[in-house]
Amino acid sequence: MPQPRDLFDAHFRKLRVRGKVSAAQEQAIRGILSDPRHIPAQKTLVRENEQLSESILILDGWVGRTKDDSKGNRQVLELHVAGDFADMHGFTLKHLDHNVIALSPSIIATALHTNIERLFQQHPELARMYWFSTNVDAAIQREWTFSLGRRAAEARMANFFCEMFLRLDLAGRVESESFHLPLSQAQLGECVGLTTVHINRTLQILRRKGLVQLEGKRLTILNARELRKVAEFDPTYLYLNGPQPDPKRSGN
Amino acid sequence: MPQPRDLFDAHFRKLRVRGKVSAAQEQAIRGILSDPRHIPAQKTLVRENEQLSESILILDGWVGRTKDDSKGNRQVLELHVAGDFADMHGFTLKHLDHNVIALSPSIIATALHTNIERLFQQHPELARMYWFSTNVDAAIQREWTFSLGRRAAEARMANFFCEMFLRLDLAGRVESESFHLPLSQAQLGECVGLTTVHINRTLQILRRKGLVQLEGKRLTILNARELRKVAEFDPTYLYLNGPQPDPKRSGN
DNA sequence: CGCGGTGTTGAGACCTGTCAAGACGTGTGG
DNA sequence: CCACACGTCTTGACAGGTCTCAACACCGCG
Repeated sequence: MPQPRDLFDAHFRKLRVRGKVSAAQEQAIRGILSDPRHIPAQKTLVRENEQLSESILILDGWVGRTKDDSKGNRQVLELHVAGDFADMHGFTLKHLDHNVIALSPSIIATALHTNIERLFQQHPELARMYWFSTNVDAAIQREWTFSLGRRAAEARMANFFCEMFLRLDLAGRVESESFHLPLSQAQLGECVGLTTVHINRTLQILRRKGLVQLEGKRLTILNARELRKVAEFDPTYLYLNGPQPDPKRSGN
Repeated sequence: MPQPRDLFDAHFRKLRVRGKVSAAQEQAIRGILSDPRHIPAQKTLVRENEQLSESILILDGWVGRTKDDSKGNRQVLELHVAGDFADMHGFTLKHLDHNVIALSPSIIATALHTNIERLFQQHPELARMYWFSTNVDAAIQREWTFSLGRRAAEARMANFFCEMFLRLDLAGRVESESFHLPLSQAQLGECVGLTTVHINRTLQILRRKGLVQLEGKRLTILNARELRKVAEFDPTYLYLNGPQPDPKRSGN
């Protein structure tokens, strides 16, 4: 995987999609972030209910918020990729109701809550901006809820690909219609709520229809229009225009 | 339904479960809330993507965040009852990716965003507190995602009852193991992602097992312990202890 | 009195899960 | 270099949970 020039770049790209960040503010944020740290796959970054004193920024790799049921089946509740804070909500909650796990080898930086506290005192607009970002996390969560409640396997998986494509594009991690997808089919199943076997068969359908290609952990979207149609994908919930109403729809 | 002395009471009860609210702060909050307004069932309070200038506090009744799929099937993404702000997230997002609908006759009050803004400037601790509350909303959302992904119909429904019981208890809306449940079986289905027919059959199972009773819009929990067991219910995600780690579990 | 919404029941179809086995690739140790 | 273990992907047969369609009872209300 090609190393971007600036590991922190993705985060500021994302922030700036949704609002203005001055150079001074960017410096202030950089000032409270630790040096990058490499994390092996499968490592638990935050355990359910442990006391938190820092939040984690993903610089590279895929990280999931997970819960397990009594039979040990895991559900990935939300995914985080380069540029996302995996647990900014931990800043106010101080302990989480779920685990945070590296699903692939990852690179992270951390920020102490005491430093975030000070950052927000000096830059109140940033507090609002990060509140906004936890609300976008929640919007993504809602869409996953909706997917699990109303969409069949094929649409669910198509939706998943559409969403991750856009989110990775925001982070500068997309190259001409394709991105690195470091999850096994079993992990994909944990994300969209299907068994490994059914993931396999659903992938075959999408491949046979010529919508996507998945080779060596790289997913290529071959027919974006049709994929979105199968998914009934509507990116409104990603708030790519920030707090303003989506101009495409505000007219009605 | 018996009218509580103070319609706004439920909100402050909830706030105080998770943190301290001084008398001055309470007065400041009351100062920005409109007079109560009655809303008929089925009325849309906020439409997807419309520009928002105020947030809605539920004083009585059940309100849902909903999305519809292309075939018109509705999914209720989250429920709000007395004491909840239905769209405090709208304060930062300014437009929503879902609708907000009164599922039963309801009473609401509203607060202008400009007034909330001023409130937070004068009482920065309240900004943190409401950020916390939108993060609890997200935690509830996560649990619904988990339910839809991993739990079968019976456990899902049992979980739903356990959650609403606790949340309504917080709002002072529970009388000895029972609460007013103003939803039809069809609406229940929209909440837990099942068809009306299957809701009906699942309810019969819970009834036959002697776990709950549902008569005339009133749900009574007959065997809380067993219901929780069937549900695999763990209330950690409701953050009933506020930001501190749950003492029951912090020991490991 | 009739009507629409709600709750209930039955029969059958379909989607997804379960269980089991084999193919393939990769890394490790002998 | 080979043997082997292990994870991952794939396939088949079957089971089971949930949905669909249809019908009917009940009730409140106009």
